Amino acid sequence: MIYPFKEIERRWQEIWEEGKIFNAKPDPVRKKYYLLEMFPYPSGRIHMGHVRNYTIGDVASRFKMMQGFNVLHPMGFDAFGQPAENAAIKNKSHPAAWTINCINQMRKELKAMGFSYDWEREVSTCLPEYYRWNQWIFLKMFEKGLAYKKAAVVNWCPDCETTLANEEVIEGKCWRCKKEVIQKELEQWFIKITEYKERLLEDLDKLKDWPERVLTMQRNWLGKSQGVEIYFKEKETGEVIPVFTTRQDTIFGATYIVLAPEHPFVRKIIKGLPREKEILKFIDKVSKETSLERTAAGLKKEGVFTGRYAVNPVNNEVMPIWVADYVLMEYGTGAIMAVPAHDQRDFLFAKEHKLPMRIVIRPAGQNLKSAEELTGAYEGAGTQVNSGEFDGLDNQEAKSRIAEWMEKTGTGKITVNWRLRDWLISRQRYWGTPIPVIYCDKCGIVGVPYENLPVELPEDVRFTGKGGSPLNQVKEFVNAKCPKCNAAARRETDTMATFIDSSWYFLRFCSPKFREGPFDKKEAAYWMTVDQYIGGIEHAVLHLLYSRFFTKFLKDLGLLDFNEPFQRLLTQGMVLKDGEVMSKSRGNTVDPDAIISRYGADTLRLFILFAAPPETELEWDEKGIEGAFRFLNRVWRIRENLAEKADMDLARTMHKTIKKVTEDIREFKFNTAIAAIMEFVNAIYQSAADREVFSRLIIMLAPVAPHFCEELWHGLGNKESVFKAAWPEYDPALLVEDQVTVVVQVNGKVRAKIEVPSDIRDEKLRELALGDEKVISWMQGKSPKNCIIVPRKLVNIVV
RNA sequence: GGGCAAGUGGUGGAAUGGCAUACACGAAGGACUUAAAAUCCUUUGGCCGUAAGGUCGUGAGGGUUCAACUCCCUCCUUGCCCACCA
Repeated sequence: MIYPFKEIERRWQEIWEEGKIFNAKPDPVRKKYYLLEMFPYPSGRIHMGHVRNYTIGDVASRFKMMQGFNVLHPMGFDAFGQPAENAAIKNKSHPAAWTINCINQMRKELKAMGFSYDWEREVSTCLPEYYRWNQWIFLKMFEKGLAYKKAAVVNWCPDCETTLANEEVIEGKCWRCKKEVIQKELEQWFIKITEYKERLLEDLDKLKDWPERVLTMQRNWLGKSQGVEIYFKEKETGEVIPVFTTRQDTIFGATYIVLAPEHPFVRKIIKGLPREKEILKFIDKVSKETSLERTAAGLKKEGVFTGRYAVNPVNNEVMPIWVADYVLMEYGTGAIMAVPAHDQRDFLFAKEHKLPMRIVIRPAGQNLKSAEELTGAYEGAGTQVNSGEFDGLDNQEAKSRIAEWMEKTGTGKITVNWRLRDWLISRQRYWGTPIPVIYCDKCGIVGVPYENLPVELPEDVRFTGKGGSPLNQVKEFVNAKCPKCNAAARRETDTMATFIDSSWYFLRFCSPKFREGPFDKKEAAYWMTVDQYIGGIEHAVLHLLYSRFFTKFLKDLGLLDFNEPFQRLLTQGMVLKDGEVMSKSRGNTVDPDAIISRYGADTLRLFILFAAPPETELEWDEKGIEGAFRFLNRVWRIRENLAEKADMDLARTMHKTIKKVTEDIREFKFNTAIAAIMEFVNAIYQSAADREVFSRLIIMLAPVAPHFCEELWHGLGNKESVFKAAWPEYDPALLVEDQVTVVVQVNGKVRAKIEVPSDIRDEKLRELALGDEKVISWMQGKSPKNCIIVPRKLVNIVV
């Protein structure tokens, strides 16, 4: 017989919703627990990745609830973004209609999984009641000078006529139309996240319960590097060319200088030179290249000599100034000193263009003399040579000595360089939060007054995909009055990147309907911080970095009293099929809905948790689903054969299981928790469960298979939800065994097992082990040299 | 090129210094059945052996230890992230 999952799941979903048992209210007496999973982009249907993410969170949430915590477990939709607009262009519809449709569909599917969300707190970022607070926060940043406008080189898709975020550029091409992305200089809005770089780096040390992997990725992204800015002078004019390096110990090996093609200095120094035309042609060629072409392979480095020379401040050597594509304007000063003997890129370039090399660091134990011997740059540590007064020093020592020398002589300055750039947030797109500023000919850039928020998106808009942002065509939107002088003015038509929306949504969940600000300070003080955050590793840098930044900014505004939003972070692994990531483009997806209608949500949840630990990849297995279904039916049948009283052995197994399951769920080891429950069920089949044993089994399984267990729980005559039942405690006294099996090894190999009283003394245990027949025969008459005893576990006799 | 993670039966995985392969899938056999399905029970790492038992075995090689899947070193493979970052 198969248990009637369809009817059961539908019924309990309704009862839970009507009973509002998952709706959260602050309660100063109980300990709060805020559990959050990354909210989805409403693309239409939920996929297995969502199912996995949200199932993991749901089990943790229900478990905490049963342990007596006051749990906040909200859900919402990250609803702005390009796909809705693309769909609108394709279907000749409206992004809002498309998005609302998707949200309704996804909400229905999430409910069909039986997730324990407080749906009264649902937020959608595309609603004015939400995005007005994006605008509010933006204006606060604008006031503090953290939001600013500047000309910048950005990714631009010529077909879609819009800027693209870096993540929207796949292998140098537009993710939508596959057209090659070009670089274009445009006036854009930026947020000065760099102002917070030190705090963003330092506070990473506080995040003890984040995966090391994510912390490393954030550190790399911030990219703090200590070095020296060295002032080289142009030979003729004496004009200073600053160069950033982390390897000032190699400065005596510098044989030429390279400027990035975009470097403003280049045009200046070549003016009037015979090579001017050739160089300009080169610069033009490089600037036309896509970033993909420019960085492709990384081997072919092109460049030209400018005809000018620079002077090395440490030895007054004169060296040629080159322009080359391998130097980037965005990093450092856009200029480098090239040390071909000790930098692989410089090495390749020098070989190509027959530039000189000089060894200045000698590796220990090797006698590198001439640069001709080199087959590649030596980038390791060693002793200074050919380095004037610094000869003979260890290069680490020389690093600090040379830096000091430069500070003293004014030829350089100790500097810290960061990789982190300011955050480009403007998009020439309709479906996003309008940037709340107005351009006035007299007053300049003026923020929209707070009382006029939200600046709402106009609804009557045509979506053609051509001619830039559709907002430009809406006269009623563009034409505005200057808030300061009331003169006719122009409204900003760029919208915000959607990462803004998700940078603070976890705060909105604390008071989703609050009207006086982005969130109620009191509510946030109660619920925040997020105790457990769960989501994909793909957000390791962007979303998680932006959210950390927003939190710090809002703290500085006095709205929060903590620095970090997420206490613990779990990054769940991907769902694979046949060893490949499940994805639409591969066409190897499995539709959760189909599984639900065939086996029920509880079976799907059970399989997904049992098949692998949360952080690792999960291989989809149709047979595994059947196994999970079979197990639930096996539990279902127990209720028909309950005994008056279970025997002592089963009671003992139960307490052991309670201990194991409680510890495992606490540590998110759901697969082994389920394995322990399965063993317990096998033990029940070997004996017989009574009411009490069965009740506890149901409670332990309830977070994993909620509808199923709720039904069984009520079948036992309980009136309240199983999720109001207390999580079972185990009796430590019952876990103590009087007899234990001790393994006896001879020279580290298991040779015998002996049953002994658990409180046996070491000497007695040793005596018993040495007296064992098998042990005696394996010792072959030799006397024991050593005897290691691990109480209650093992004896190892060394002969 | 750099960083991180991983590598265990036919498969997903368990064990984080102390009995390698828990639990599940798959496979084989049995019970029930006129039969099948379902269910319940048993067996299931390789090799040698009728068996008792022996022996090998956690990507490869070395090391530490009474004892290593686990710790250290070198290498190989795979996956992910970053990347002309000076």
